[in-house]
Amino acid sequence: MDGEADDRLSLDGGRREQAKAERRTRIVRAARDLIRETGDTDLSMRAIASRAGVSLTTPYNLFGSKRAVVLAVFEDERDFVERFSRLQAANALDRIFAAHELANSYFVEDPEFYRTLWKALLNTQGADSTGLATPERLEANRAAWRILLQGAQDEGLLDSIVSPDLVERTLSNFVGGTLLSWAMGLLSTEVLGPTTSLGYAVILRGVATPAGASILRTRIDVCRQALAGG
Amino acid sequence: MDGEADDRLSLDGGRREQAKAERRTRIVRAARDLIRETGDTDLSMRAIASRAGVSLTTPYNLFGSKRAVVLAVFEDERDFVERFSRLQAANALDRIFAAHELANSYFVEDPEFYRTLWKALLNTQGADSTGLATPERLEANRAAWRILLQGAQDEGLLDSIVSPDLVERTLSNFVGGTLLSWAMGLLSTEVLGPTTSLGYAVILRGVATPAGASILRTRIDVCRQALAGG
DNA sequence: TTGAAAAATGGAACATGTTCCAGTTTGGGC
DNA sequence: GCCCAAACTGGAACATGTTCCATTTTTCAA
Repeated sequence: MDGEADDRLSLDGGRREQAKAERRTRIVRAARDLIRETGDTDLSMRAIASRAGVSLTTPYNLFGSKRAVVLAVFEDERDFVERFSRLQAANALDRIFAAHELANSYFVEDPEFYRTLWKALLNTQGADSTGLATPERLEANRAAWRILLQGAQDEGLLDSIVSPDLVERTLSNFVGGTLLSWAMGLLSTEVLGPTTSLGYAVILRGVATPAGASILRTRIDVCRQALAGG
Repeated sequence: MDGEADDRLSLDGGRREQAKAERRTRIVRAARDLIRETGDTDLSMRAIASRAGVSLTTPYNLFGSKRAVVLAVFEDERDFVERFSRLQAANALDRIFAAHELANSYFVEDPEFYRTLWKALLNTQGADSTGLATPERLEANRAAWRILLQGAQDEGLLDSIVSPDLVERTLSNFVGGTLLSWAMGLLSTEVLGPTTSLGYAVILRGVATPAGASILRTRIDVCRQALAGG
């Protein structure tokens, strides 16, 4: 409008793209705020669009479906990979559990928010196959886990016969199922952490060397007692 | 009407209840047939009701929600618990895997059907908390698994420190997550069996005695190779 | 046999995800 | 400075899960 000196638009490809990006941001923020404020209720596309100050059709142009919008909220919320790399621990197994606790903290600190998010992601109505996966982000996440697992193998705590890839898949399916139970309300937020942790320990112990197995045995006992006490 | 000699209605509580039960059956059958014939498309309540020859509101009176109807289809389809008890195997661990293969066979033999069923069950729209659980059936299933696990502990193949209940929960969450991946299309039907089987073996090995661990090690190798070959 | 209670019916209605369309705005190249 | 294509807008429309309503059917009891 009033000609500011130099707006650095040329950097990321033109005003048009920038306007699109801004709309995208507004939509994602609107969705996030709505979930934070009203939880499950009133997370309609009409509400999101109205709140973002765009027309109802715009989110469909920019994202394709409600699921995609929610997925964008999910990814926007998690600066996971960055924090992931900064984890320090005595051994590779402890690092894995530190990673799990980091992941878990998101859910425990804001259960309503993530429960809503998960439930919205599960709805598959609408022929759209916008996949559960936004390849880049999800793949980066998986790769990070594989590196952790590889580290545990290198330190002689996990047996090398089963590839980090397969172990990661097993862990990932387990976590997915646990979060599904949690989102459905079959699992309380208090036991989510210990339940997941126990599962991790058991799965890892299933592919551990004797040295790793004894470390994991201790961890299993801790989780077991935590679950018995609750 | 024309006074038939003796219709044995008094047995199960009056004509009214019987008529209700018959409508229920018709609705469940209609839903099942629709899924079988058209798969994902056209599994609307209006279609189900019309096919069952009842009004749109009747399924809501009798079941409460679409999810509940689909859940009823799911349960109706599986004479699982009966077959479950008839399983025979050399040791308790083999029996567990026989049970898993039995469960898996349902999905592999009719993937379209069960994928649709699962997707319909996941949709949580509508405030209704008809739960994922129909307590009786689901609880019976879990109990059966606990008995199998207890048997493995009694045979000295699984360590007794972790209760069958916790192991069952871990297995159940893992299976849930795997089926979720499968329903979402991230996992092909061909690898569903080996993936689940591997997960079972790894989890069980995590709580196994040395004797059990060596049996499970073999099984892990088999699954690993199956997955590598695919 | 008759009357009251329980249930199903047909139909409308509402909220929602999603799509379609015609008209308008807007940024970018000439 | 001007034109075009891309994008957004407003609004209608459709299918669907779900609920509400007044009306009719059906069962059970007196």
